[in-house]
Amino acid sequence: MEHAAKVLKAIAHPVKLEILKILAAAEPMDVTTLCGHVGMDCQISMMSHHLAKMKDNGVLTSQKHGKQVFYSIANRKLLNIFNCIENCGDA
Amino acid sequence: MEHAAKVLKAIAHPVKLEILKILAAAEPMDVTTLCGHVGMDCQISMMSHHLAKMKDNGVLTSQKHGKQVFYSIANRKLLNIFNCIENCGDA
DNA sequence: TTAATATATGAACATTTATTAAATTGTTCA
DNA sequence: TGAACAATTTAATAAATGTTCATATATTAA
Repeated sequence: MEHAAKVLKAIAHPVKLEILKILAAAEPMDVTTLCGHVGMDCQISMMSHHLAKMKDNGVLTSQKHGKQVFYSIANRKLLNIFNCIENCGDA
Repeated sequence: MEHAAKVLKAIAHPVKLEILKILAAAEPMDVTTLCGHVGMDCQISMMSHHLAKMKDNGVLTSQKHGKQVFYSIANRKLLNIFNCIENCGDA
């Protein structure tokens, strides 16, 4: 239960969910490209922090190629979370 | 995406997930009984805060009967979240 | 009406999280 | 080598969360 809470905390944030959606459609992807997809006000440093946390919690994996680091989704099963939430919990 | 993040934040906590699991097995349930199931160091006030937040975010519903308030899961589809997380994201 | 029970609320505090800026590491290429 | 680029790290600060305690509200029973 502790572990589940950690994973959920690692993705319970609009930008982090956005990252997951983007990667779901086109992984792996490097940080700069990912940042471009997130929006105009995206800062690399912020991306890096979010990505690091998600990686720490085993949500993402990364692979370095030259100067770039490409991120992927560790287990695409997690993506079903989007189905669980849609139409759920409308406040 | 904002909404999804809110729902996830509303449950991304060990006690809150525990509450969901308990209700999943036996809903509706009143606060005191729920607190008893959570563990020895459970305090009603803490429960009340957690339950209120989950209710605010549409995860739970409540119904009052006499002095007691019975909580239920608003949409059991959300419970699939547990399947999404098991075996996922092992750090 | 008073007492007892069930739950909620508000304040206070510690802890965690998010954001930004600045400095740092590592890689490639001229 | 050193300039340019990609990403991470660190530090500072703001904001949100979690917990506990004290108090308040509501319901029922005596």
